Amino acid sequence: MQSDPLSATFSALADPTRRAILARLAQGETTVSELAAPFEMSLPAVTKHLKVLQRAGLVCQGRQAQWRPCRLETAPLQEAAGWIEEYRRFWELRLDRLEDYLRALQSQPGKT
Amino acid sequence: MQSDPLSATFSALADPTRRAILARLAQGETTVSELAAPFEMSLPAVTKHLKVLQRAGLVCQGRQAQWRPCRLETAPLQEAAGWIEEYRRFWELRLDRLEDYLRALQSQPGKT
DNA sequence: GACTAACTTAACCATAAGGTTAAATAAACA
DNA sequence: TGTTTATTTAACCTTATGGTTAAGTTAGTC
Repeated sequence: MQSDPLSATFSALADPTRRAILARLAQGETTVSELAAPFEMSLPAVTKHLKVLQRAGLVCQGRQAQWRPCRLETAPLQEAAGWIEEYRRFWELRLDRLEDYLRALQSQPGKT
Repeated sequence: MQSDPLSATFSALADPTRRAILARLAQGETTVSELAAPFEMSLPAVTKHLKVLQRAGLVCQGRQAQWRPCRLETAPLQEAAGWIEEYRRFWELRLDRLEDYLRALQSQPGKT
């Protein structure tokens, strides 16, 4: 805790249960119990996962009678995507080099 | 440990020291001590961070005399980017709705 | 062969993460 | 008012994380 937003986001994404919760929420708002249904863990465990997601700003929860409908918030995902995107240049560069290498191999067929 | 690759990747990215290490490696291969220099922590702490990055497949280490030159590996970043990308559709959709909403406001200027 | 440099491993510590069960809250319902 | 439904909070446990210092290891150098 008390970590920077990016760390909080990546940390929240570093758990398959939480990623599954986000995947479910991408299909639309739903309740805690419905979110919990697919998992074998207890409800309090899911509540905890939701708290992690909320602290990261990935989920926000409303209230409607005794239900706490959860909704996906994408802003932190956009920031995370932005961070990783910085490296795209890098991996595309490496792909280019691989292509150069393969081209070089083809132009010297007897070399191998 | 023994977690799935995506979790390992996000988990590795969920630490500012490790992200800084990756940023440094994006500029080119370098040694452990050089990687450690900017940080106030001990060398063993950096070694541990490097282990986390290696287990996530984000960094690989060679050997050259007593140095262990570290290199950035981008494959896990690409997978992580791919996962987040699934949600881009979702956040762009929400932006569209916002635009629609704003347009609707403009076409009914007296409504507010 | 001893010395130094560059790391890693081991042992330890404090705190955080992820789960549990049991008890508390909140809001509808009979 | 008492009960049920939905969810959270509290207390606890185990294991993981992130740091430390001290002791290896590995490979050049005097």
